Amino acid sequence: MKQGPMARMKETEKQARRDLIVDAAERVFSSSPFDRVRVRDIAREAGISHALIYHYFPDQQSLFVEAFLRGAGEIIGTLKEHLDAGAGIETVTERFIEYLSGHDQYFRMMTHFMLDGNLSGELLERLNAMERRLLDQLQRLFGDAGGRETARIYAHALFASMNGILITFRNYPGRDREEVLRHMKRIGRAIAGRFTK
Amino acid sequence: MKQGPMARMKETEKQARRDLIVDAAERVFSSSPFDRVRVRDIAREAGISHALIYHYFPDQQSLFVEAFLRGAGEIIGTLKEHLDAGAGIETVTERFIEYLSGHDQYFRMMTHFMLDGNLSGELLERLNAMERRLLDQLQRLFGDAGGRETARIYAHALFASMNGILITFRNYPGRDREEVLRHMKRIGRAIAGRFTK
Amino acid sequence: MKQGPMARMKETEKQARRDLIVDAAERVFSSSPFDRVRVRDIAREAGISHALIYHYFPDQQSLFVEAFLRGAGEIIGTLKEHLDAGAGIETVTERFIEYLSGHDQYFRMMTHFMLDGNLSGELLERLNAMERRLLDQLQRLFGDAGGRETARIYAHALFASMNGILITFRNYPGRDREEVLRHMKRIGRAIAGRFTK
Amino acid sequence: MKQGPMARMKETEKQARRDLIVDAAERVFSSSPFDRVRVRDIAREAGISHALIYHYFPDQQSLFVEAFLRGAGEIIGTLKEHLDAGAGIETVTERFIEYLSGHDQYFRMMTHFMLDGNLSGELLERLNAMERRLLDQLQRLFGDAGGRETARIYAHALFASMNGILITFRNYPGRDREEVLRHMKRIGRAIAGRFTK
DNA sequence: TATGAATGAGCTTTCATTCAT
DNA sequence: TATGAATGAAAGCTCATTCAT
Repeated sequence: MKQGPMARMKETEKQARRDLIVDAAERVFSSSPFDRVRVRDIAREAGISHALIYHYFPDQQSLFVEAFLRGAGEIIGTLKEHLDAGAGIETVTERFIEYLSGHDQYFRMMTHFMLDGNLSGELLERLNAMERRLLDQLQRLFGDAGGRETARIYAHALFASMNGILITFRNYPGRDREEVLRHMKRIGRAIAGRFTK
Repeated sequence: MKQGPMARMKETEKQARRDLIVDAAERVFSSSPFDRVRVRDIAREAGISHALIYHYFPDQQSLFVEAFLRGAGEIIGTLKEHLDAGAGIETVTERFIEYLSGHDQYFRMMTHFMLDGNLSGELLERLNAMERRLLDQLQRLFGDAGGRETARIYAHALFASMNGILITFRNYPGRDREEVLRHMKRIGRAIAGRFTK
Repeated sequence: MKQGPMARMKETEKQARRDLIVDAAERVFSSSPFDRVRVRDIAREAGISHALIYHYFPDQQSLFVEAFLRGAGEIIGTLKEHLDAGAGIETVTERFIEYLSGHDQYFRMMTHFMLDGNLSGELLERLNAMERRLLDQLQRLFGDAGGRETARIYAHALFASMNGILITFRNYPGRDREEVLRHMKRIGRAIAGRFTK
Repeated sequence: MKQGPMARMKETEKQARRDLIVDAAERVFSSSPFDRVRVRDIAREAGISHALIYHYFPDQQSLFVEAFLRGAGEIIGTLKEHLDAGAGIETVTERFIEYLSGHDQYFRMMTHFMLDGNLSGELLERLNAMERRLLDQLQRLFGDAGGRETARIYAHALFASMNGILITFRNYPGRDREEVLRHMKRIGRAIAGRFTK
């Protein structure tokens, strides 16, 4: 479906608008708990009418997924930087935990989507593509020593463990954020340590 | 507060009624996503008026927590049996994953409570007590070799990892339940293997 | 319908029970706002099951009316004492306002019944009988100077005025109970003064 | 905040819609007891969805207060006309009683708000402002003869008395509206007469 | 007489989404 | 493109009253 330059420009503009809305969404998500965010909040933050959201996104969920993917992209970027700089398993684990602990909204979104069985095929596919990209990065930690297959398994294991740490301890009772983070990193190191042996 | 046999019988009956409601709740939870379950659904499933629920439970959340605790108790029981029978890390990991994979409703409840920051103090305490009991069991896997402290850390690490596996792969795209379970167990073994070295 | 001594005793006992319930009701009414009082609260205060209330009273409203009548009786009694002691219009007005200001629950009930158009004929009649008794007392203030008729009119006028003062100023904004009472009495005196001229 | 004509027009339209809802509310209030009026009834009467009510009013209470203020404004307007025309205490009293007797819904609302201790600060202030305006008018009846202070006291006294007459006799048993009104006016005259002496 | 169980009717408010303009 | 208006579906909790025992 080839498109003339006009159409392309329009597309570009539309994309720019979408981006602005997603920007707003990210801002809202970072200041309100995930399940309290309403379409109207995002619209207000973006300075537009809430009805207009539906010109750019088919429904609430699509916008939310988009916002999450944006955040996930950042996570992967950060991860890549660390890996490019030669970080090892332990460092990566700590940074990952630190990052998501400090950007709780992304973690909330991620678990939300992981639990939600009602995602449309297309959104699910985008989410998975993102997950694969993240696993690709993690896999670099395990070289090709035991073969691709093995490295992939370990990447999965590490990813799962880090997610597990985050979900298991994020509401650790009676501790403040600082202590919780310390504990999570300690557990993270314990696991990472096992993977380096 | 001593009570005669009559009073005790009444208490027992009342508890039996509560149990029936919790039964119904479990059934509903296993067929609907956690945040779609309404008090009325459970009442209907239990064959009673929704108002009657409030005769036995102070509010929705208490009933939900109760339903979850029931399941958690079973999990811990199963875990204990395996440990009593001398099961090792790998076996425990696989059984844990198997059990929660087959009782998805409990897992969904657990993550829900882990994510939810709005639990009342009393309910939170009951949830935490249950978590401690579970960790106590897991801790048995790590003896006292490196000291209590170390064993506790490993128990935390294993628990977190297993939770992570479940949340990360339970919606693995394009695979059926059987395949997903196989994959989760494989990852589980990979982690367990690391802990036994 | 003549009744044997047994039946009479039963009747007496029943009446005693009713009284206990009404006692409880009065206590509850004096500590909770009228429209927050529930049948269960009264039952709990009386130490009985809420269902039992319905053995002694046909419905909530009847019990409420009964409780009010009890209070109204006290008001009339107090009024009578003052009048017997030779109190004048001004004194009576002040005492009336003081009393109902300090027993807000009765005033709330009274206005409630005055506004409620759905009272059953019987209850309405009992309420009215009580009102007539109260007016009889007030009427004593106006002697027979201008004739019975005139005295009755003045009694009505004074009663209405006092009620009006209470309802109009009881929530006077930004004043505490003490100040409000002072203001009400001041207005009361202004009116009473007019009636003595 | 200057606004163009378009914005002003929109505002006007919105106000018009609000007015239609308040109209409906008044109609409903005049046929149902105050505490039986539900948002849905008003919506149905206005021919709109009940959710739309919340587009125009923040909550039920605000709408109710608005409806009352409308009526109170009319009362004050009527009062002012009479006073401008030179009416004396007696006439004013009779007209006031007549008006509120014929617009019972306003009287019920007024007493409701006078009894209700749970009004939000802002609404309370609007109510009080209205009451002050009404008292300002009544005060004109008493000139400055005895000083401002004294005139205010008498205004309060008259207002309270009229309110008291309405609440005390509106449900006078066994009389029809016509007779009741006649009685209320008679009592009103008795009081007014006292104030003119 | 006395109780706990049980019910049904009730009611406000929220919000994603759609529509007319 | 952009908006405000409009809607419907939802959902938890309360409480007087009745009923079975």
